[in-house]
Amino acid sequence: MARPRSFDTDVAIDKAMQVFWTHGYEGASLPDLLDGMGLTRGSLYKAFTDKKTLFLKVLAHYEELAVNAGVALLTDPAIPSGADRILTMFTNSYKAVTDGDQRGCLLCTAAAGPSMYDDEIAAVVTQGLSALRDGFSHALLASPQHEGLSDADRHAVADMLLAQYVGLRTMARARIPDEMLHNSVRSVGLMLA
Amino acid sequence: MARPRSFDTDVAIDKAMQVFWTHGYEGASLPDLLDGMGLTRGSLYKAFTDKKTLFLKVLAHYEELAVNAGVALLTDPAIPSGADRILTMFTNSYKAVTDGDQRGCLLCTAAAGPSMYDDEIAAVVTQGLSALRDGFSHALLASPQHEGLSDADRHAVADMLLAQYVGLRTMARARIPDEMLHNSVRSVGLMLA
DNA sequence: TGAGTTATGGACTAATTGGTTCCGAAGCTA
DNA sequence: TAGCTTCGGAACCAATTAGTCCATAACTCA
Repeated sequence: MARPRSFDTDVAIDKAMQVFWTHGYEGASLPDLLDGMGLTRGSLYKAFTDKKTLFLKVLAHYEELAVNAGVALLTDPAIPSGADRILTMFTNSYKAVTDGDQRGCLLCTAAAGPSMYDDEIAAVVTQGLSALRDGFSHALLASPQHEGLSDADRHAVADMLLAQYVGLRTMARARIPDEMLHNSVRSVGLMLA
Repeated sequence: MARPRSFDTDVAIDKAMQVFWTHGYEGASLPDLLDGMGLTRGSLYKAFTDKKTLFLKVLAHYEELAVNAGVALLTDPAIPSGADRILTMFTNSYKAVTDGDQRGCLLCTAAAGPSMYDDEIAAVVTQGLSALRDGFSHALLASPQHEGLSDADRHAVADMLLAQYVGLRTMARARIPDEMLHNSVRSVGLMLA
């Protein structure tokens, strides 16, 4: 028995994610967010408390969307070879760049920025990265070339792949020549083969 | 025939580098810089024009210092195996973290941040990263395991190593568990062997 | 048709941002 | 000593920052 919200919070969070994805946490100003989300200050603060709380919601949304999609790919039984899954993941990241998406990975950008000085944000970011790492590790289980690896070694390789992924997506933001990104991906393929 | 500068600009730039290294370009405020450099607004603007110009000087200084040190290591004939040089480079990055230096790499942080929207900054950053890439490539020339590689393939592996490096140093900033960083480095060693 | 409740939009605030412009004093050279 | 420049420091500036407040609009339920 009150005035209903005139917007869908989930849609608003998704729009906010686009803004943060492009500009990063500190690079996204309130006007940027208001503009991208199509609402006014009053509504935003009523619905999302403050910028940081909104960002935490956005991070959760990003994990549901992008991170889970990555993990789904890495654990997709429809692609029998784990190495192929991993390579597809990297290839997709490269394709995003050539398709004009230079935003990289929201998590990776956050990891590099000052927002990591915030404990709550840091916790969510590291959790997301860990999920990816576990995805890589899971994929390696389905890779004949890595069957002999001990659990510890397999996790270690997964950690390396995560660093590779963070590096690739960070460089994607950095207007690095496409060729270098392509080479990275190609070499990952060679390494896994 | 005028009053000489009471501070050494090179020292001031080095101090500014520490501030930018810790906080990043946009994270470093004027008061932060003034404080870290031990000068007042008037002196800073007289000597360095503005924040961005100072940052460009700092980037150049960082390249002379950190990037050149890395390239020197990667091309050090005293370490006969190129793979060893590369692994030492990664090990050093890991050691920095366990020694309490969580600042990562100034270049990598800049690459992830909004300062990359500035053309001049972007140019210097990509140039620095390219120098590292060339260093990796040079080291691979001295690696028996990579002797059979064509020039193109060797460059591709170097690009992968650069992405690995950027990822590692980005994650170093991100309070990722030390073990994951250590695993990454260990796996790089296994991959190169 | 009210009463109650919540959302909206925009004005407003306080702090901070990078940057400028004074100043008198100090330090150098010719 | 005259002329020049830099010094420290504060005052100042316009723009931008995140965040608050409140009158009003819009809804539900009795």
